[in-house]
Amino acid sequence: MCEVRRIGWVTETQAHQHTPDLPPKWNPAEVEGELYQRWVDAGYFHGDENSEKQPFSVVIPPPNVTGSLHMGHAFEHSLIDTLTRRARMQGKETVWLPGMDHASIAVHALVEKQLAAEGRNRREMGREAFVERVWQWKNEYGGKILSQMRRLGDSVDWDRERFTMDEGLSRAVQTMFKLLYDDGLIYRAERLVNWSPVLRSGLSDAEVTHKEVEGELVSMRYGALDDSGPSIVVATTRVETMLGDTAVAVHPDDERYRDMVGTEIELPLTGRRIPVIADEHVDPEFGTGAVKVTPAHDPNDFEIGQRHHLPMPTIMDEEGRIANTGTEFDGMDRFEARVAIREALRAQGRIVAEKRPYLHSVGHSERSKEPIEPRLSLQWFVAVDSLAAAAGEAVRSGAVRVNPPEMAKRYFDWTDNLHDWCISRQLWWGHRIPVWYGPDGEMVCLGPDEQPPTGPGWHQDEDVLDTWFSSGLWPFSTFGWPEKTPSLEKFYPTTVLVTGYDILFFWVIRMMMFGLYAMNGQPPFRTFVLHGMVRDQFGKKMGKSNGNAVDPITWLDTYGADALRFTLLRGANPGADVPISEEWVDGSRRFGTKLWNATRFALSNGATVATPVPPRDELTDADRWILDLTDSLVSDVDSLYEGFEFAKIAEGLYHFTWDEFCDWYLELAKVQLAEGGARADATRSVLGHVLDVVLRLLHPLTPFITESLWTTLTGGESVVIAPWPTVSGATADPEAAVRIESVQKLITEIRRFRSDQGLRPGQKVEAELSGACCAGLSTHEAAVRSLARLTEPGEGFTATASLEVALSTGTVTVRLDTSGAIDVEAERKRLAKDLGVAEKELAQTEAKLGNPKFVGKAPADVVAKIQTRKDAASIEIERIKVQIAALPQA
RNA sequence: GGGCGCAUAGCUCAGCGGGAGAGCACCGGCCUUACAAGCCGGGGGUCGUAGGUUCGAAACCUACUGCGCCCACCA
Repeated sequence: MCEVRRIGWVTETQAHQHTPDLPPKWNPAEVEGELYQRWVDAGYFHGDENSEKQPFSVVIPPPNVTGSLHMGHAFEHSLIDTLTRRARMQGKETVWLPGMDHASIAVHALVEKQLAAEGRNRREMGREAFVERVWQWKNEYGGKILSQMRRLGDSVDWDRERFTMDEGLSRAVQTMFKLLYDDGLIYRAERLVNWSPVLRSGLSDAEVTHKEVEGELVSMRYGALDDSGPSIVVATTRVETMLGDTAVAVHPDDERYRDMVGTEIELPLTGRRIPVIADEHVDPEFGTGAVKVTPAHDPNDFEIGQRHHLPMPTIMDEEGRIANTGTEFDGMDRFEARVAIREALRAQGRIVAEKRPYLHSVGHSERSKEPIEPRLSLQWFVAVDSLAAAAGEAVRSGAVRVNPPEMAKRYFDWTDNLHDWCISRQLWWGHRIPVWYGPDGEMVCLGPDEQPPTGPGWHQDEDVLDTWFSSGLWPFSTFGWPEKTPSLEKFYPTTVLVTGYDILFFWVIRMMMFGLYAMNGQPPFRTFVLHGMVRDQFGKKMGKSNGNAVDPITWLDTYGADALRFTLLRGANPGADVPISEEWVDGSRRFGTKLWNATRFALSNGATVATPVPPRDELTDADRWILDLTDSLVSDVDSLYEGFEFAKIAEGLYHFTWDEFCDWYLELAKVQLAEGGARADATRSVLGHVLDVVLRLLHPLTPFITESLWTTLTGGESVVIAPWPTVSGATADPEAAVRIESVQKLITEIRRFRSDQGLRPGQKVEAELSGACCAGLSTHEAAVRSLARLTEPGEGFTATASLEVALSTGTVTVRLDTSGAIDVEAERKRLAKDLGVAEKELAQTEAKLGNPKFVGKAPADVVAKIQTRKDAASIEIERIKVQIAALPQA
C-alpha cells in the first residue's frame, strides 16, 4: 500500500520538480563507470615527474597476478585512494602507482593444477615451455584485479602500471642481486632449510607457519636390548628421522651418561654404530636427558652436527620419501615410514613409551599447507645483519614514521632478530639467479648488461628468486631504478606506504633493507601505515577458510563503490581490524542518499557558489553557526589525517552532514528562505558554500557521488581537481553558536513535551512564548515556531499547558493551547524523572565542593566548572518544582 | 616457551585522569512540499573481576579470568 504511493510520488516529483542535471535518485551502478572513464581520459590520475609541485607518491602493495579483488584489497585501496585523492586536491603532484606481483609459488600452484587436469606436468614439458605457458596464462587471465580496481574508483596512474616480471623490473632485480653479491651480502651455502615436499623447493622462514598438531612422542631404546651392552633411550615425534641419526647427545655434566660419552652405540635397523657425544644444548631435565641427533633433518641437530663434525646424511628425497638409507624403507613416504619404522622397532622390543596424541608445534608450508621437512640443501642467502640494522635504525631515528606508533615495537622485533634470508627457490616461474657455473668450478655473477659465458660446461643456476626479493625493490624499481630517471628523482622516497600488519615482515622490512641499501640510505617511504584485517560483523576474520568471505563486487553492484568505501573507512581505526556487514554498507548508501537529497533541496532553492557568502554582519546566527562549524570541520579533518584516523574522519563528516547540516541548518534555512529578499539570498549562498566544502571534504572517501553533486552545484570541471578546503578565516562568532544551541534545546524540549502529551508531530498548536526576548532569542522565534510546529496565538487562545525551558541564555516559558486532554500523569512522571537527575547532579557537585581536599588540590578551572554545574543544577531543580506545582491536580 | 593486544549499551566500536558516547538494532509517534532509503521523541551500561595509586579512575599500577594475534630449533 505504502509502496504504491511511493512510486506514485516519485513520478510526480519527476514531473513537477525542476532540479536540472540532478536526477531525483542517485544510481551508482549507472554512473560510476562513466565517471571513472572520464577521470582517466582527462588525465587527472597521472603524475608528472617534471612538475615543480610538491610530490605525493605511494605504490600499491602489488596484488598477486593470480588474484581477484577481495575485501582486504577493497579496504586497503579505500585507505590509499583517500590519501591520494586528498593530496591531489591539495595541489600536490600525485602518483599512486599500480601493478602486480608475479607470485612465483601461487602461479606454480595454479598452472600446475591446470597441467595436471590435462594429464601433464611441468617436468615433462620442460622449463622453457612451462614458462611460456605461464606467460600465456598471465596475458589471458592474469590481472583480473586491475579492472576491478576501476570499480572501486582507485585513482591510480595507469600510465605507470608495472609488473614484477616485466623487463625493467627484471633488470632491477638482476642489478640488485649483483650489487649484494659483489658486496658479499649474498652467498651460497649448504644449509638446513625449510623444505616443501609438495613444491619441491626450499622456503624462507616467513613462508612457514607453525601449527599445533596432535602427533606422537615415541621413546625408543638404542643399543643393547639386554645386559650384554649399554643402551640409551631417546624420544622423538618423527621416528622416521632415526635412519639419519649420526649420534646420541647428552649434557656434559650429566652423571648418568658420563661413562658412555665417547663410546659408540648401535643404531637400530641400520646396522650402523653411532657415537655418544656431549653437548651443552641438551637439557638433562627433559625426558631421559639423551637426544638423538639427525643433522640433515633438524635445525638443532644440524648445529650439533657442525660442532662435532658429524656426518650429515640426507635420508629423504625432494618429495619427502625415504632415500639413500639402504634399508627396506627407501621409497616410502615420510609419514608411512613413521609408522612402519615405529612398528619395526616395536617388533624388536625397542619401544619404551608412547604418548599419543602428543600436542606439539610443526612448521607448515604457508602456500601448500603440508608439514615442511627441514632438509639440508645448497641454497642462496642474503646476509641480513647490516641491512636489518639499518632498517631498524631508520625507524629509531625518526627518519621513517610508523602508524600506529605502537606497531614500531613489532617492527623492531623483526629487525633485531632477523635470520639470513633464503632467497633461492627450486621453481621456474620467477627471476632466475644470475649466476653461471663453469666447467672447472667457476662461479660468476652477472649484471643485466653482461654477456653470460658460453662454451661447454657453462650453465646458469637453475633456481629462481623468492618473490619477495623483487617485491622488496618495488618502491624504486617501479620508478625506473637502476636508471636515474626523473620519476625516481621526483617520487622517491615515496610519501607513505599503506599495507596490512600481516605482511610487515614479508614486505615492509625487505623494502626498508633494500631501499636503504640501493638508494644511499634514503628510505623507501617516509611513513608506513599498517592497517588491520577485514572481519565480519561478529569479529571473525573474513576469508575463504571461515566461509564468510564476501566478494566486494556483489556489494559494489548493489550499493555502489562509495557505500562500500565509506563503510570500510568508517571502521578504520588505526591498526585495528575492521568489521563489516552488509547492513552497514546499506547504512552508508543511505548516507549517500541523504547527501543527494540535501543537495537537491539546496539546488531547488537556488543554492549556488557563484555568489560569495555575504559578510558576517549580514548573516543570521544560524548562518554564522553553520559556517563556523564548517570551519572547525575542515581543521578537525585535517588534523585527523595527520594520524591516519580514517574512522574519525568518516564519522565527523557523517555527523556534520546528517545531524548538523541536514537536521538543523536545512530546517532553519527553510525559515530564512521563506523570508525572501536579502535574507533568502544570503541563505542560498551559505547553503552553496557549506555544501561545496562538505562535498570536497567527502570526495576522497566517496569519489563518485561527490563528483556528480559537486559538478552540478558548482558547474566546476571536476571535484577530483578541486582545491582542498581551507578554513575560511572569517571571524568566528561563538555567541551565535551559543544562541543556536539554545534554540535547538528549546525546540527539542517543546518537541519532547508535545510527544509526551501525545500531540501528533504534524499537528500545529497555538502557543505563546515569553521570556524569549529577554533571552536574546526574539529573532529566532519564527524558527522555533516553525520547527516546533507552533502557531501564533489566535483569538480566544487559552493556554491549557505550559512548560519552562532553562537555557544558558535565560528561561523561556511556553504556554500552549493543546485544546484537548493533556496527559498530566505523563508530564508529572517526566518532570519527576528530570528532577531526580538534577538532584543527583546537585548532590554530586555539592559533595565535591564540600570536600576540602578536592577544593584544595584540584586545579582551579576544574573547581570552577563543578561550581557552575552545581549552580545550574540548583536552578534546574527550582524550575522543575515550579512546573510540577503548576500541573493541574489529578 | 616468549611477546603483544583486547574486554565499555543487544551488535560493532570511540573515549584513555575531572559530567558514560556514536552507528546500527530496539520502543512510541508521524506521508511534515529535500529525503518513509525519511522525520520527531524515547528506553538501555555497578565501563571483565579483585586490589592499589589519587581530592577524583572506564581511563594509571598490580594480580586474576576470558578471548584474539604474533614469534619460537624443546627432542
